[in-house]
Amino acid sequence: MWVEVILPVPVHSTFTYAWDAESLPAPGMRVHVPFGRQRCLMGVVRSVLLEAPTHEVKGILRALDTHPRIQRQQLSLWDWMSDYYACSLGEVMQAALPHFFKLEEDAEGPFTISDGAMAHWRWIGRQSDQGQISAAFEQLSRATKQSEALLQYFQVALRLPQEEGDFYPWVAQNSLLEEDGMDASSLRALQKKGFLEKTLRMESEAHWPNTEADLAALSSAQSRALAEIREGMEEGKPVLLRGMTGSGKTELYVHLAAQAMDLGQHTLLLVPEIALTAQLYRRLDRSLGRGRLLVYHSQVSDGQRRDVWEAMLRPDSAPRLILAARSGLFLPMERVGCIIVDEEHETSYKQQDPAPRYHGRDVAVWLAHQIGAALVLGSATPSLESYQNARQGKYLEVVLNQRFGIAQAPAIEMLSLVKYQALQQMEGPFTRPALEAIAEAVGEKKQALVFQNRRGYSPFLTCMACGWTEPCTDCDVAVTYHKTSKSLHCHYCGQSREPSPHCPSCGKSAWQWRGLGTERVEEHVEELFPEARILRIDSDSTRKRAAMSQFVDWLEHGEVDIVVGTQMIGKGLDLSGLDVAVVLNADNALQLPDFRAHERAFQLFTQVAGRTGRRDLPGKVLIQTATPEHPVLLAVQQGDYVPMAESLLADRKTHHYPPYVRMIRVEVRHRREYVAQQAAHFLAGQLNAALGGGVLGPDAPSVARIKNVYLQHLWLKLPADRSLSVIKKRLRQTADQLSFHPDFKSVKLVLDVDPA
DNA sequence: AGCACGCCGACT
DNA sequence: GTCGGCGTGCTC
Repeated sequence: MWVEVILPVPVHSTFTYAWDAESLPAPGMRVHVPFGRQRCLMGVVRSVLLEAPTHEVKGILRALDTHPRIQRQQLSLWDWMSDYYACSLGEVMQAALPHFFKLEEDAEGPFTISDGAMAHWRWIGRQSDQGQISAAFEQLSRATKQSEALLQYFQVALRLPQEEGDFYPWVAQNSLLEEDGMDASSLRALQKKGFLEKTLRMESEAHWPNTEADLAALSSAQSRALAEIREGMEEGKPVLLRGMTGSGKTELYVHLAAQAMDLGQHTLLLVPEIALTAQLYRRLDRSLGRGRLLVYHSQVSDGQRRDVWEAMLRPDSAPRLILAARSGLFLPMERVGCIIVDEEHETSYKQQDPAPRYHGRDVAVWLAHQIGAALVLGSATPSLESYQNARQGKYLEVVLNQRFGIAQAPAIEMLSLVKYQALQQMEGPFTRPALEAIAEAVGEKKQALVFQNRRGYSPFLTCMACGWTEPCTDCDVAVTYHKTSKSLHCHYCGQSREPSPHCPSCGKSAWQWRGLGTERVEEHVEELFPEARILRIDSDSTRKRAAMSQFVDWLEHGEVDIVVGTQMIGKGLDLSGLDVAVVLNADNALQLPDFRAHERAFQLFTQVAGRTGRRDLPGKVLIQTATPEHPVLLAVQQGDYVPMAESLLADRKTHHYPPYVRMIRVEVRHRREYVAQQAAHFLAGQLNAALGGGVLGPDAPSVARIKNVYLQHLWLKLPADRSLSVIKKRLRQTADQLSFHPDFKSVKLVLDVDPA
């Protein structure tokens, strides 16, 4: 017999091998195969061929499994993705398989090797002997990690049902390690010191508290929304849940998950960024009870990822809610009854650089349909794509627009930068009214937010003498100065270097920082409010694993007066309860060279506004801008989604943009600018001929050189209502033919379907 | 993606 | 005379 094998190479084909193992081959089994002259690769069997291939083939080196490790359902997802996103199956496989698959040896059963046995821990003493416990904590006073782990144990143990005898209950190791920064070494240390004992136990449903009992009561608006969602589910229609910040979408997710659990089904909850999981994890955990919640994303350890994989696969394990990044879509889905995509409008759902360049939300839509699961897309400001689907009746729109426990919509005011500059009423980046609002809030022990969507200290280092702005050596962008690290940093290639003392253009030493990043805003705020406790939240300050979790703690305990942040505060935190929010410069977002700029700006500012307001008083939002009359800003001020969406959709229709057309971007990459341009022109002609027109460009993107590679873009606009598979095939063929042209052999092409 | 093969400049 | 630069091409 022969097998078609998927290999982790970006080549657009699979590879055939002779199956000369004793066991029978089946799709989804892993194999080691010889590849090239001396390479040995791990691959996955896609299909079994009964007829001899027409060309010479090699034999597999060995079969790693006796049963399929990848389910058919997963393989068909891979197929669809490689087809839809015009990438290789190998590229999809690499995105799909966690590291442990590549290392783990033979798995005998349909499950992984441990076959359900999991490490469990318990306190060694009896419940009646409380003194021992305080003695233990005293002894561990200098071992922070260990006392945290022990504390965690007791927190979990006390929520579990009593065990036989006078012992504390056994607690599954994952429940102890799910908190940030914990690992099994602390547990082993506690075992050595004689505080904890360990056993291997089968997981059993009896350990999990009844979920239904812990559910919070819903408001009447929430109950109505939940009932509507269930109607949509029964009809088999995806649901678009439009609910503003604070309207209680999370509670609905919990109810949906609990409902699925009653049927023995898992729920997959996708979130756009892993930074978001820390806070959401706690909230969900509080409602669902420990052990019901699993997390899956790139920062979760390999061992825990395997536990998630296994828990989802085993037919007898407790049903769970899996909180995941987009890579969670590659988990085995047989038992998933419901997929929820939170903040579905977030563009970070779209994978950018390595292929597969897939959109988590769109894959979720396809997948849910494929496995017959219910689908819920949640957002305060849905993407125009989803809104359009709802409008056309493809989705059921459920609106939840009553804020839960919050007085009223925030008061949103525009502050004209032109006006306050003319009046000379600016303090650094702040207009006088904005400053006064923050001062008032701080004076009254309230919390304020300053929003600036740019990290670093200053985006431009410019010479006052000659006007030179320091660029990156390898990319066509200015480098950003970061004061914390005293270095120039390129946000495209990641390179860092020391600033040179003299201008390379004129030799003078007259550097000036132009433009504002969060670090510099923070500095201004420190000067203006020396007494205030200031917290900066951006991807630099949250880089460390547990940082975000710590920030959430401070915020929740009211230990912060002023937050300075980038868009991360929108995605990463449910910062409800701020009193004042100031957007320093709305024009940055409005002027981005992107057809989605207005949509994104609306979403961004609405999200910022949504951070404000408390039970007893509405929030105050101040937006500084050079264009206070801008329709997008007025729409934010009105706080009404539908008119904005309708108007943006009308624009998209006139200018032929998604969702009225489908777009595919072809990126041409070459080390020499001229070659990239020539190849792009040549390809444009070829594609126009092959597809009968509809090719736009080439044009250079706003950053036309990254890591010393020049970029050119071609854009295909295609009808939205037809299947694109034929067009994609032709596109692929034409693209592949470029490598036959003698001048363009070393040109690289990157296809991006539905570019974000 | 790797990894070999191949054809031209600066070293013992 | 060789080491090694990376352009080009192939992998069942």
